[in-house]
Amino acid sequence: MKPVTKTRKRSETPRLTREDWLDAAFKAVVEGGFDNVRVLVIADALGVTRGSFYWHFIDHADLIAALLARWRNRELETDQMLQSQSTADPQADLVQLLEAALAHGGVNLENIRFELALRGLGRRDPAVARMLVDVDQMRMRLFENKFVRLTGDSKTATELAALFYLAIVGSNQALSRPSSPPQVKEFLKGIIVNYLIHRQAPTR
Amino acid sequence: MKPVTKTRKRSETPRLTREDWLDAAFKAVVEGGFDNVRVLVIADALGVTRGSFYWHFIDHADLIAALLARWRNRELETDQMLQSQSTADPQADLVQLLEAALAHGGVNLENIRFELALRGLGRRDPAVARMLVDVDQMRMRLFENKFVRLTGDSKTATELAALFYLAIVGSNQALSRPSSPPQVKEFLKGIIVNYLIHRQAPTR
DNA sequence: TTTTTTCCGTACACTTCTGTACGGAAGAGT
DNA sequence: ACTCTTCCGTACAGAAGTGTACGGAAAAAA
Repeated sequence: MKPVTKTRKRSETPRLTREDWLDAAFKAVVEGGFDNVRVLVIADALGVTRGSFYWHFIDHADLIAALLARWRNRELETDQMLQSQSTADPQADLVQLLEAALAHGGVNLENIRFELALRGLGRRDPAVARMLVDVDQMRMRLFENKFVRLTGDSKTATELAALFYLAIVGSNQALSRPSSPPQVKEFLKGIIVNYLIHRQAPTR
Repeated sequence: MKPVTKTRKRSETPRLTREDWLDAAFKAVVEGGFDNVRVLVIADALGVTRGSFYWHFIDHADLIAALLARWRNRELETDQMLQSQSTADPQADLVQLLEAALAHGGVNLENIRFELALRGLGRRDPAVARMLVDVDQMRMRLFENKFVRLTGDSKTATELAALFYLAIVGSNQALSRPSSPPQVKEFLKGIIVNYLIHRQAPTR
């Protein structure tokens, strides 16, 4: 019961920053949703006590708000990044867009699971819901632009963009379990690419 | 501060059944997800105390399990019901299937929100995840059968069924907010129906 | 009318979470 | 070396949730 050695050298006690807490909270969301973001749990994962948390954040709501803001900013960045990557070949752009959206790497899987948890939160928080609507429209416009250049028709482009984007969202939803891995994603990608190749001009 | 009148007549105190608790728990899930199904909250909604709950259920897990079992049974029933409604016109069947899936009535909206919460639970509970995989395959086969009779090709039927079913799931996910009402559902239905009408035979 | 069963209220113990107050160690600056 | 700021540990209070024990009212059966 004595304070004991306290053998922690400085390398073992890297002072945490606000960003570290956000990263840990992100992982907590990925694993168990936003209801899994509990201060004590994250503190244990970080190897500190809750005293650290209330230094970097004023309360629990502050953590959530910061987490949402960071996600939103990153979405805006990737959107601008994807917008700037427009070449002369709209079909190649579209495939590349699909590659980015349907990539099933480790990081992407975390992002998908975070986003799903976020949509779950959006069903209880109107502000989050609005944010998600904006992001959805943002991404859909990305697809739409490619389809416009591909088909020439604005209406069909909107429809195709909606169809494929919603299918991607649905695949994230119905197939984000670690048990059913890349296969179905590749399957969906095959469908879309196949459609792009063999598609016929609309009859009107 | 006195016990007061206790004017509750018998009509005001309808003894609750296990099914009543399940209904109330269902509503709790619809509104706030499975983390919102707390005994005290539901008891308040029912106008009773937690003493009633522990009479009808052994514990909290029992309630959840019963809720999941009931949902699964209903899904099996509707699946058999939809299977039996096969006419000579596969395209009409398909449209009817879409009508049922994309209906945005009050009851259907509750079912959609419940299912979304269920998928959220499935990300933490492998048993729930397996159940959802089964239901997804079950429904997708429903679409697949129609597409087979419509296109003749098994492979394209599978692809189209997957594409459209995932789009429906995605629309439930991205558009289940009360703020963005039927419109987008009608939009998606228009896409699919339009595709069915104007579609061309695959080039291979 | 008794008696029994069904159903619910009340009270208690326990756990888990948040938030606050306060103190102290370890760097950083002087 | 001394101070100051930064960062974290500890302890306490309080809210909210679960589960158990027990008693009692009210319907149902006898």
